[in-house]
Parts: sequence; structure tokens; C-alpha cells
Amino acid sequence: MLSDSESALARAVLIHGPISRSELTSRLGLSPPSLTRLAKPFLDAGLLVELDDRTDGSVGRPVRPLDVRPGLAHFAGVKVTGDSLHVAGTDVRARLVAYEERPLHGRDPAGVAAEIARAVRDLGLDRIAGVGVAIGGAVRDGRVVEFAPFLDWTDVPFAELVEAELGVPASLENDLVALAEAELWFGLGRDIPGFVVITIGAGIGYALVVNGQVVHSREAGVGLGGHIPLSTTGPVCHSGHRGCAEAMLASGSIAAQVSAAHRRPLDYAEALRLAHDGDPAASTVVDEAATALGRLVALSVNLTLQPAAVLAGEGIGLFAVAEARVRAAIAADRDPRAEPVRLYVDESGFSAWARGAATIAIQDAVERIRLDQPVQDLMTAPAGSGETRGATP
Amino acid sequence: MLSDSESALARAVLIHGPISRSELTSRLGLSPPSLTRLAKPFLDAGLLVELDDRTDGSVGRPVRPLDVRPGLAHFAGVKVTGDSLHVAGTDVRARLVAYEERPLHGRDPAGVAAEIARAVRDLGLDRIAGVGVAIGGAVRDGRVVEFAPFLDWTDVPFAELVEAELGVPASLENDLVALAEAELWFGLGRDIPGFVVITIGAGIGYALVVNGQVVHSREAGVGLGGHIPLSTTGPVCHSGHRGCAEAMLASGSIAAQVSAAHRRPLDYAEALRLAHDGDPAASTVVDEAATALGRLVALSVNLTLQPAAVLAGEGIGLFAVAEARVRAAIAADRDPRAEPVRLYVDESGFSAWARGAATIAIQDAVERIRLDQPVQDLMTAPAGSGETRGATP
DNA sequence: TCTCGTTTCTTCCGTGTTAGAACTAACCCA
DNA sequence: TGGGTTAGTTCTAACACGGAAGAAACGAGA
Repeated sequence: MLSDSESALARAVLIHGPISRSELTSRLGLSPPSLTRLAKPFLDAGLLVELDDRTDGSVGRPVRPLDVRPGLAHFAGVKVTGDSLHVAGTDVRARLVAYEERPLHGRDPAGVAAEIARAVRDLGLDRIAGVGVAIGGAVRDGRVVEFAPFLDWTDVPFAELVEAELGVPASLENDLVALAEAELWFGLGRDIPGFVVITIGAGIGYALVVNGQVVHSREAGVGLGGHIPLSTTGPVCHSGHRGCAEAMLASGSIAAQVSAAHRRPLDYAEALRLAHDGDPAASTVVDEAATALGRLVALSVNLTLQPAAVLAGEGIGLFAVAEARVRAAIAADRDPRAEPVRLYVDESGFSAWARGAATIAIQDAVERIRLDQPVQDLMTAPAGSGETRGATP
Repeated sequence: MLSDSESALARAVLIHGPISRSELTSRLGLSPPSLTRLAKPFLDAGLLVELDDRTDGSVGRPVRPLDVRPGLAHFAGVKVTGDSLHVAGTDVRARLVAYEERPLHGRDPAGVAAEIARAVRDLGLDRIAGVGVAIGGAVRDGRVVEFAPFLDWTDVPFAELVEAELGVPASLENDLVALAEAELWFGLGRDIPGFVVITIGAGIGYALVVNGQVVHSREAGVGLGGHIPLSTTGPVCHSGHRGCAEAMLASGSIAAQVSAAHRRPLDYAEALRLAHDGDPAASTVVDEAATALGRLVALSVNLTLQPAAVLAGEGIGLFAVAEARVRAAIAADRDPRAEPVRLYVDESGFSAWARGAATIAIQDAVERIRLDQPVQDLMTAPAGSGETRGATP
């Protein structure tokens, strides 16, 4: 187990790419001697390397930036829905190197674990140091699914099952928490200490980052953000809320409204395309949705006091079609004296979920680092019973 | 300046009252030897004392709980509005020992500072170790008022002015942040790491605590929580929002609605009394307000993922009159799978604001502790230019 | 070409914080 | 009176950290 400073160093190099010791001093609040001392074991173990970044024209001794050793490891991330697996292979920085989507043939935990193992193996990646699994529902300690409504699971020790099938450490997390962690480590959060995450797609998801930490409340698993009221005239969601976020923004609801207007079945992509092409019925629905999205963003940033938002999810195409409406709705519900909301759109659609899952595996791998062992052990370390993810109350 | 562990010890003893070293080990994550070592300088300096809590019947050596030395110091807290000062004298745990409200005769900063000094002196307390000032508006570094709309101030170095008048270290903070700090240190937050704070009164205030930290965003000074839309049919606030939190909940708005219905001027207290006595017009207005309050609580806990809320402010009487409506409205906007919202009502009305201000002074005094000086210096230490409150970006 | 200035990084070393082991203190109970 | 139990202390080794001074590696100018 690493000390706090060692963890901070590992995280900073992982997140901020090649970075010199001198820049790390200010970022970590440590002295130059400490950085020399802390970095050496990482270099000796082969986890970090020193780039010889030849001179950039400035005077003085040239910097020797530290970076993660190239090709150190791969990670896998799996988002599990009720009927499909979305599987990503990534490098240590959660950049996609492989991605596949495949249907899920059953819901019993052992079978799903086996399918995950097969899908991860089929990615064909070597040196997989960990697999992250993201799931809609409540997760305890990164190991156990407390409940997952889409899979009908209760208290399933799923990380164990995946580890047994795959022989690689597995990490479990709520899908929205995982996505927020990905944005915090490898997306927007590298520069901003707090923001909300809103996902649109089959459902509406919500997560929150404050003071550089993802809010790990049990609330996160329940999906409270999905039924925030946004319109008094909109359609009704499955739970009976008129004009709630799900009713206004879920792809199925938008497709159904446009289909009804056109009296023929249309899917979400077609609905967006029609709106983009100026079809009046589709435009009305999409404009209402965009206004609702803007209201949701404004409400959440106003109430969380975080002036930034990440929009993601497989239904994010809505934003491209109606960006102006979204921004106008945000501005309308935002005090002009407050700073404008910074909006970041993650265009990667569904793969963002799997990338979030991989981020969880990466974070757990960082916690597993042992500097007194050769580098291979990062990949072959037994999945300890002492995993700490989510263990803090 | 104290080390991190020393600060943690000071804070833990201050907040958790008489507390044994052994309990502190688990709370601070330190070993018994460390607690012996850390506590000794505080005892030697006379800041803490050892209670000899005689046996409670359990076996083993009896505990020697640590506590703050009784009568160590007093603090003053002042909430400044556009036309009044609310001045509290407290002990080291922000418990009121004196309270006074007086009109403000002018708005120029020097004059206000002089009136504050006079009011604090008139409390008649000895050993005042610091004065906290809470103000509606944005505050920088705990020293400067960036802007305060009710006072028409911009960039006023107000802490300096108060220190010059009073000869005691002064600490400045936004009023809602101060109130949230008070709840975090001496109220609800002692047991719960995250909650929202909603105040009702002349205006509607909002603050947020996550992971044991008050969110110190610049947003806090703007008052974004006050104009959250809560009803489509309610009255219009000064800024033109129909059914916003101010329009539904501010005491002036409620009084005006009831007055209009009765065609005679009534104040807020009378409006509440009429509603309590079953007057139909007043009941309608108050019930709508209670429903709006419940919606606001539900929205904020749902979007901050914090299942607890503190209600405070001088208009809090509304809750007592219509508690059932408030709770019903919360439940209606809350997913039944989520845990129920824990509601804490701070009944102390206006003095809660001044108590918040005193809390800021207490926190700053803890940061000023020097263990190598006799205890008197806590009270006579010069107000250093190196105050750190709010200095972190 | 040689020195000087500049910036980065390292070595050496003193300081201060921490916890493990063993111990003492202070009680209850039989 | 002596054993059991829990609280707290003393001693000490480990170690993380930063200050001071120095080394490394460059550009710039004489």
C-alpha cells in the first residue's frame, strides 16, 4: 500500500500526463527533495519512466518529465444493462483501444459473469490489469450489488464472480458514479474541482462532483435525478410524473412523441434528424426537450453551487441538434450575476459508460500498487479481500 | 500554527465536548501514544482540561475526558442587514450567552464598524477572543466584502475596520456560509457529513455541506437558491419570477398575499397565526408556501444527493404551522426507494444568523492558537494580515 | 570557447510526527 | 488481595519531510 504522497504522485502523473518534478512540487505541495525521493521507487519498479524532453528553447536545465511507462497495462470496462454488455478495452488513461457491444443472453449472475469474461477475452488485449464493471443500481464496497432493478439482483457478490471467471481483479461501481469518476480523473475534472454530470439516453442519469470528490451517497444508485419536474405540460413518465426529466428527455419518450405526431413508428435518431431538418412536429418535441434539459442543468448547478456541467450518454445527440435552446433555457434560470455555466459535452455516447467502468478498474489498480514488487505483479496480484473502494461510510 | 493533527484534536474536542483520548483515537485515526503527545501541550497551555469523570460502573481504568477549559473565552457574532445589527455573545461552542438586535443608523463602512464595536461592547462580556461578521453578499478571504447589495458596498476591507474599532480579531463571511458552518460544527453536522441548509425569512437562503465541508463557491454569495421555480401559479417576485422560492416563501410575500385577501395590512406573524387558527385565505397562502418549501427541500436533496436538510431563519415559524404539508410535499417529490429526508429545524430564528457569525470567529480563533504562548494570547493576539479564511481557491 | 546565469534536480542531514511494544494507572469483581 | 479490564504513558525506532547546499544541463553573451 502506498503512502498518501505516493498515491498523490501516482495519480498526478496518471492524470496530468508527462509532468516534470518541478511542476509536481506545486501541484502536490511537496518540496523538490521529496519528489526525487518519491519518484525513484516508481522508476525502479518500472511503473514510471523519465522522458528526455529535449530543450524547448527556454534557459536553464531541461525538465525530465515523468510519465507512466508506455504499454504498462490495459484495462477493461464493462457496462451491464438489462439486455446488453458494452465492453471497452483501454490504456492506463482510460483511452479506448477496443470497444464492443453485445447482447446479454441471461440475467443470472454467474451467467452474466461468464459472458463478461468471454467478451473481455474476445477484445484480444494482453496485459489486462483489471476489469471494472458498471451497473445501474446500488453497489456496496465496490464488491457487491445491493440491488439492480434492471437485472433483478439483490445482494449479489458480483466482483467475486467476475474475478473467478476472468482471473483478474474486478471492481464494481454504480454506473453514474463510474462515469463521474471518469470525468473527474480523465475528463473535465482534471481542471475543475466540482461539476454535475447529467446523462441522457434510455433513462436520465445524474451524478455530482464536489471539492474534487465524487459524491458516493447511497442516493446515487437510486436515480433521483431522473424524475425532477421540468415541465407542467409535458408527457407522463412510467412512474406517473408529468413533465419529469425522464418524460421530457429519455430517448424512448422523445421517439414516442414524434412517432405519435407522425402516426408511424420512429426511433430516437430519426426523431432528431427530423427535428434537425425542420420537421415541425419533431422540432416542437425536441425544442421542449432541449428546454427541459436546460432547466435541469440550471436547477442542478444552482442547487449544487457548482458552475459546470458535463453532458453525456447515448442520447447526447439531442444537444447538438438544439444547443441554442439548451443554453437559452440555462440562461433563463440563472442569475445574471452568477458566473455562466461551463458546459462540457462528452460526445462518445454509449462507450462513455464502459470507459467509466474502466476508470474504476484503473483507480483500484493504483491502490493495489506495490513498489517492492516487480512490475508484473500489478497484473497478477491476487484480488485481495481487503479492497477498499467505497468502504468509507 | 498548529499541525494538522493538532488542529484535528482541537476541533474534535471543541465539537464533541468532553471526549476521552481513547475515543479520539478512533475519531482522528491516531494511535494512543499520539494522543498523549498531542494533548499535553493543550493541557499545559491551559486551553484544555482533563475532567475526572468518576466511574460510570464499567470495568477498567476510568476515562479522563478532555474538554475545553470552562470560561476560556467568549466570542461575538454580528449579522449585518441593510438596516439592523443582530449581535450575539457566545461561549467557545457558539452557545448564546447574550443577544441583542439594534437598528443600523447608516451604511458607510466606517460607521457600521463603529456601531458594531459599540454593540459588541454593550454586550458586557469579558474575554472576547474574536468577533465574526456575517453579511449578505460575496466575501473574499474572510477579510473583504466584494459586494453587498443590501449595503451598497463594493470591495470594502471590512474586517480591518472592525478590528481597528474593537481591538479584537475580526472574521468576515457570507451569512449563509456562516450559518452552514455553525450547523456543521455545532449543529446537525456533528453527526452527518452532508446536508443542505435552507433559510426562510425576508429572503430565501441556501447553502450546502458535502463530505463534511461547506461549499465555499462564489455562487454562495449570489443567492441562487432564492429563485428556484416552485409553482406555476404563485405570485411574482421582485425579479419577475412567477412562483419562485422568494415569491412563495419570503415573509413579505406571504404577508402581502394574506393582506390582499383580507384587505388590510397584516404582518408575517399575523398571517401565520390566522392560518394556524383556520382562516381560509391565510391557510391557502400558507399551505401553498408549505408545499413550495417541501418542493424546494426535495429538489435540493435530490440534486445534491444529501438526504438531510436544516431549516432555519427568522421565518421558520411557517414550518411549525404547516409541517404536515411540508413533509407531504417532500415525500411526493422523493423516490420511495430513497431513504427518507432527515429534517432538522433550527427554531432559534434570527439569532441563528448571529450564531453563525460567531462560529466563524471561533473557527478562526482555533487557527490562531499558539501552543508556545500563554493562554491569554488567544485573546490578545494581533489580528494578523496572514488570515487564511477563504484563501484557498 | 569559456564563463555566467538560470532552472531542474539531487544529496545530505536535522526535525518532527507517528505508531509498536512494553509498561503503568486505576478501576471492578470475586 | 489479587486477577481482569480498560485507559493512558514512556521509550524508541522508523520515516516522511523540507532546508541548505550542491550538481547537472542547458542558453547567452563576452
